[in-house]
Amino acid sequence: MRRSDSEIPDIVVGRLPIYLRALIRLQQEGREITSSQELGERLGISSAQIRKDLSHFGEFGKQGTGYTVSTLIAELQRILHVDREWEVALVGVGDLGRAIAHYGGFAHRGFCITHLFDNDPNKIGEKINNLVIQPVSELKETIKKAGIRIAMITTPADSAQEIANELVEAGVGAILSYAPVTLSVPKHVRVQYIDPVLHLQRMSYYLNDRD
Amino acid sequence: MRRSDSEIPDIVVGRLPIYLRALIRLQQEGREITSSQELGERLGISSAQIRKDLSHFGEFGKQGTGYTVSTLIAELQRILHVDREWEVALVGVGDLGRAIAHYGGFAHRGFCITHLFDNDPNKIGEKINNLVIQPVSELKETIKKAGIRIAMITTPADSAQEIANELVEAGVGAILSYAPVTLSVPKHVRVQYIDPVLHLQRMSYYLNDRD
DNA sequence: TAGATTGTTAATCGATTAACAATC
DNA sequence: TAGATTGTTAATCGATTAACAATC
Repeated sequence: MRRSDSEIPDIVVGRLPIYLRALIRLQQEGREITSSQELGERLGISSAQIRKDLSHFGEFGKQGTGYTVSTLIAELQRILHVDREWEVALVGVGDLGRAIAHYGGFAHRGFCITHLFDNDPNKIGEKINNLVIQPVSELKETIKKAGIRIAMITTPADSAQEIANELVEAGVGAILSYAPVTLSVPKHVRVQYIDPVLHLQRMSYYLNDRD
Repeated sequence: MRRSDSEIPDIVVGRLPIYLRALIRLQQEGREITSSQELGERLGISSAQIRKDLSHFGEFGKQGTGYTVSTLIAELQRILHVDREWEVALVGVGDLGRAIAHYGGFAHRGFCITHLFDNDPNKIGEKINNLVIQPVSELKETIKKAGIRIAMITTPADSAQEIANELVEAGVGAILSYAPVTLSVPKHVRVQYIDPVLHLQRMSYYLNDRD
């Protein structure tokens, strides 16, 4: 198959991080070789799908053997652009924002929160993990200057669109929003959402009443 | 169309909460009537898809007019089983678990965190939002007795599978996991995952290097 | 060599969309 | 009535899977 000739389905891209996560886990367990079948069993995905997905980007395996774990990890990191560390801005330092700022699991997976913003005067200047909370009024200028491309929104729903606008103007190209509203952004900007209630509601559909 | 004759595609079920969220927002804006077209524009989904999705469950609209917002909200809440309040157990009271326990946005959307578990002796007995943190050793018994069906896992990756096993034995049928590992559970149990890094990696794929 | 597993093709399956009769 | 929008069918589109030649 041809190297990433533009049209990789987004649904395929969305599975690569899952493969990467599983491979890193395999590596931690000391495994050096794996196969599409093993990976598939762990993830509940067919081996054919894994091979097909990977084939969009190149040939990474060896017939009769499988994949070298470390090689495939490196390839996926390169493809996903996480063979480097991205600086991430976080906007909205409430309970959730604070928890995320404290969370240590981002750095070794390609992302590092380097800037915090909020518009509560009581929070401005406060330090979390060595980062000073800046006022939202400084957001655009700061992000532009620092060349930041990725941001997380952890503000209440009402301010989310407004913040998104600022971020886009500042040159951000990827937004991860925890605010429970669909954001409207230019099509060159990627947005992903996290709303735990959506997941809960999707599951409660399958729970029949009992009590 | 026939009433929920068992085989509704899960991908359709997954969109209903998104519709519900948008409708509630419309209602807050004072709107009483809407159409599949308007809803679709707000969500970036085709109007045909919205009508098709809804048609799996019944006929809720009126030709020439559209949908009564309050009616459609009530119907979706009924379909998703969030026309009631589910008790939810939260396991793992670290930074993230704490933030979630404090978060007030669950209750009015059908879910209420009523139990907290952790196995750090220093945390046992501590109170968050009037809830006492219980030891994991009491988990199975407590959840069984309370008849709890939904749980959230906010433990580190290493303990997640173990906790999931306990939850399943206790009768839980829906698990929302923040731990970055694929859990293995019996097929009658639903699992949903939240791993922000997966979303970030999926987006960084589309960011070309610049600096 | 015999056994295993890849990468890829073609077939299948399922989901989305376009179009329109029905009707408010 | 004229205009609008539903619910549904059939057509299109895209994603998944089965199967296998290639080959390690």
